[in-house]
Amino acid sequence: MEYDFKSIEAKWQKYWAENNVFKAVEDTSKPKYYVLDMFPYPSGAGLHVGHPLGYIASDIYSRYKRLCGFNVLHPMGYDAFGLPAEQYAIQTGQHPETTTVNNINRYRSQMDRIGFSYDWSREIRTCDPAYYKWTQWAFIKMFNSWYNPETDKAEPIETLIEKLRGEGRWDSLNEKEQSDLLMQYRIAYQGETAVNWCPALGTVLANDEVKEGYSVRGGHPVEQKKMKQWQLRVSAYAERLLKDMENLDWTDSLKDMQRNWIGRSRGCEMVFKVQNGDKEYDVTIFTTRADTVFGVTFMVLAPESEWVEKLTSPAQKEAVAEYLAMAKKKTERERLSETRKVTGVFSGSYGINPLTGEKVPVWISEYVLSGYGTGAIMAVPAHDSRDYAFAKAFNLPIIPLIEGCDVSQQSFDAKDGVMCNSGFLNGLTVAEAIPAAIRYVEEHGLGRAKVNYRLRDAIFSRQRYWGEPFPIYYKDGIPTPVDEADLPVTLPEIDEFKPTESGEPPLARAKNWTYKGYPLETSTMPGFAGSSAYYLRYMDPHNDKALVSGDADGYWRNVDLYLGGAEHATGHLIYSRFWNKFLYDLGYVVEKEPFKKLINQGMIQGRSNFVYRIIGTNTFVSYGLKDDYKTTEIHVDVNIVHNDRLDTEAFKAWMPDFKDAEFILENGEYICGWAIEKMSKSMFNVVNPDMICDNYGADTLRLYEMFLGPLEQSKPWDTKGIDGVNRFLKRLWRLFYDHGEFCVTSDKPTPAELKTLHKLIGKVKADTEAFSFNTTVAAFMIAMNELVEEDCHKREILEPLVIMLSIYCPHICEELYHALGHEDSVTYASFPEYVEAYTVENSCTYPVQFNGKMRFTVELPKSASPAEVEKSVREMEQTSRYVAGGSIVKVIVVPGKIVNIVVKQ
RNA sequence: GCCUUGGUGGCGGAAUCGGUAGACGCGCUGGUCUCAAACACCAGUGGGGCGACCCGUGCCGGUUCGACCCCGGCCCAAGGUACCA
Repeated sequence: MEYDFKSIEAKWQKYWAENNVFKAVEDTSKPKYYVLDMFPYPSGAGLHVGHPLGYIASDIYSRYKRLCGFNVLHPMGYDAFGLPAEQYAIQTGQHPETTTVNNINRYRSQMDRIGFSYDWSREIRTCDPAYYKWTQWAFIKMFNSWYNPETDKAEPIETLIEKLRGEGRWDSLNEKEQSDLLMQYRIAYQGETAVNWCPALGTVLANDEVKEGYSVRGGHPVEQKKMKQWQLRVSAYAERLLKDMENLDWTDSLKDMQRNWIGRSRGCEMVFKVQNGDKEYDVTIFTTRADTVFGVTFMVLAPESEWVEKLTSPAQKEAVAEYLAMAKKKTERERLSETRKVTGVFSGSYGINPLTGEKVPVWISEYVLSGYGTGAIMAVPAHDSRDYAFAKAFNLPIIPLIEGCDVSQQSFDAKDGVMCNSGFLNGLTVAEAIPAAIRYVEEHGLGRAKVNYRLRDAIFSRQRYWGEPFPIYYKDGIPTPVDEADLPVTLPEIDEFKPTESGEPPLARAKNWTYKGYPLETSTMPGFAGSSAYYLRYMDPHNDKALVSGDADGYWRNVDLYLGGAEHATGHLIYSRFWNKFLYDLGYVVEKEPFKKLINQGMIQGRSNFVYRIIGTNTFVSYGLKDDYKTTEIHVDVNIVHNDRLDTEAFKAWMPDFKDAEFILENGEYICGWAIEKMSKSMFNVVNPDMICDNYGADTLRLYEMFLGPLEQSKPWDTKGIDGVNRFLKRLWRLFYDHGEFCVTSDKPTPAELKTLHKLIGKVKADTEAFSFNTTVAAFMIAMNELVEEDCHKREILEPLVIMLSIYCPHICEELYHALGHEDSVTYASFPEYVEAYTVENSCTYPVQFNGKMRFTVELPKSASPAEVEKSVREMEQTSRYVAGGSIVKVIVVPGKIVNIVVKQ
């Protein structure tokens, strides 16, 4: 038999599916392990070789855990609602469901070829009504809950009503007033805020869906707009989201990203009395630098602040109105592009510094944000660069407060030095002055210590069709949840997917979009709605009575290993944690955190190839000669380039333009240039996993993807290296089959062979557990080289080898495992045990005097005499690695130099 | 600007705790097999020198018997974030 990967892979894929080999069943006699991939959005382009990287890694780990005796849950599904399918529907009229299902089928067939060990009986799709029923259910729970600051958790809204009733703030209200009051507390609430409005997409977007003023999907400009929208009170969980991160096994960089996004800052709120004519108002500001209050020379309001109207003097009314109109017209993008241009207008009123009693002017400027803090600040130009720029632009005074600082050119923002010009704070360091100032403010009733968060509530409405409908109807204008028994509220059929002529969302086109005779909400939920709790649904995917049963949740609990891209750090991973905590508060799930360990796999970049056309001709010059001509660089399909050598005939056939192409060769070949770029169609550098499976097989693909480099690092794909791992599999095959004859023997292995095997077991175990898959593959290759060298065909060595390797290359190993006489799948084998005795010899320790002053300990075999120790040290001029007595000792002897001996306990 | 992660041969990357830098693979060179090519196999492969040797992990300095690794100061790249008071 020869190694025929095509028939072997097809055979075992069929076998696994037919025998439900990977079906996960709750089994309390075994420890559980939950391995999850971030489920994909099925795009029209299909998978390229970059996509399966994480899936292969998680599959390897799942298979490893199974061999180690764990009951592994390893499911897969599709994040199927989303903008691209809907944009496509608008352009073509094709229903988004049709394209989505087509894409899913293509994804599935591509994944099936790679031999993943998913339990497909648990597949979920977010666009399936049986699934989004539970997204809607959770929304209703959020609508019917509030965040109780006293118990520091979400509670049913009834407890709030009781509280309000006790305070006499309930019974006197009418139904509308009650609804409006509760709306200020609900976890899922409707509120008017400035939102990111994307005119091109016709919808609002969440903060994490906008980057540098453009939509992440599509790259369209985004502007600020005040709108009434559904929102989730994520900000209530800011502190818990921050605190609970400590115990998670995530990388520091990812934790930092979340920390920055949550943006906790400690400071204090201070009340400034502001006089506008004969009226006086209490304006609260937030600052982290209470110590600088003696340097306040003006105050600033955000243009959107509610104080603006009250604090504008009649004389300034016109100027302020003009400024507001100008600021409003600007899009977010324009604000960003006008690199820190200072704008502002004087309001006409004056505030009183609560500590000094000094009078300072109140200005209005867009550098102050309405959404953060109180939308009003005290400005200390000497010690804040933004205030400094503003003071310089409008000629406002600057008072330095730190001894020896020079503020003639720029502000002194650093938090160190000794205070001056600051009354009772004089002589203190900044670190001492901040708490001292806050204490003073609190004691004198001028304000209070306050912690602020950058994290905002999540905008939860989208004016789109292809998403979950809200289970909300408007009963006489009052938003009311649909009865739980009537869920799901299914997406209605409509004939066009555009917004209506009057600018309403597409759902307004639906006929009879009503419930109990009242109109239903016409917005739909955003993409992150369906992905926030999907990991829970996999635990119990067919349950129609609950999101997840107590039994299933109690067994699987949460995700032990979560794999996916780092781009979800501030979106999905925050929302999911929030959603989980909410369900935890209400007692629906048992764990506080959804994902215990998280790994971000790196991006796989493409390696593009170029040809060089001499300008004005159809002649192409080889890379090494191109500098002799004037050329343009043209991307060429990497699939017709081998080893940077262009297949010129294939090139002529590639595009009609190149049919008559002529070539200037070097050494008879056309050499292409190359570059590392993002893998994309337009650069003709996309490598399809199907092609690799056709030419080399899935086992080779899996091994090569892991061999490419560290999992978490971005790295370029270059198909030319794949022959190496393919060769490895062929050599493995030859250990079993010599010229087609099965040649495995039951001979006893030699000590050298056992050493090779056990060294490998130790390495595979340690490196796999550390997710160092590239070095594990290297270890397999080293072992293979040694076994080939020994001409080893012994069952006692090969069987454990095949079991271990099956986590990487399941198809060939399944075949070989059966060839060894096993009936069952290798999935049910046990990971071989590492026996130290094969790599470690008995030892005792001898002291060695060295250099006359330093004393080291060398560990050597017990049988060695002191004379032999001396001798072996001298002999160890070339070799240096000793493994002895469970501790590694390295002895390095460089002739004529210092000898270094390292001892490990 | 700030935060994070990186920088090692022609290329992807190894080096577990501070201990022979360059494992493993690609590519390249030479050889065997072949009419020939492909495949496969064997040998060599950081740079310099005939050689003994010398130089080498972004740059400068420090700690150490010894530094890719630790410390200080820079440079560069990738990702995140940005009027967050």
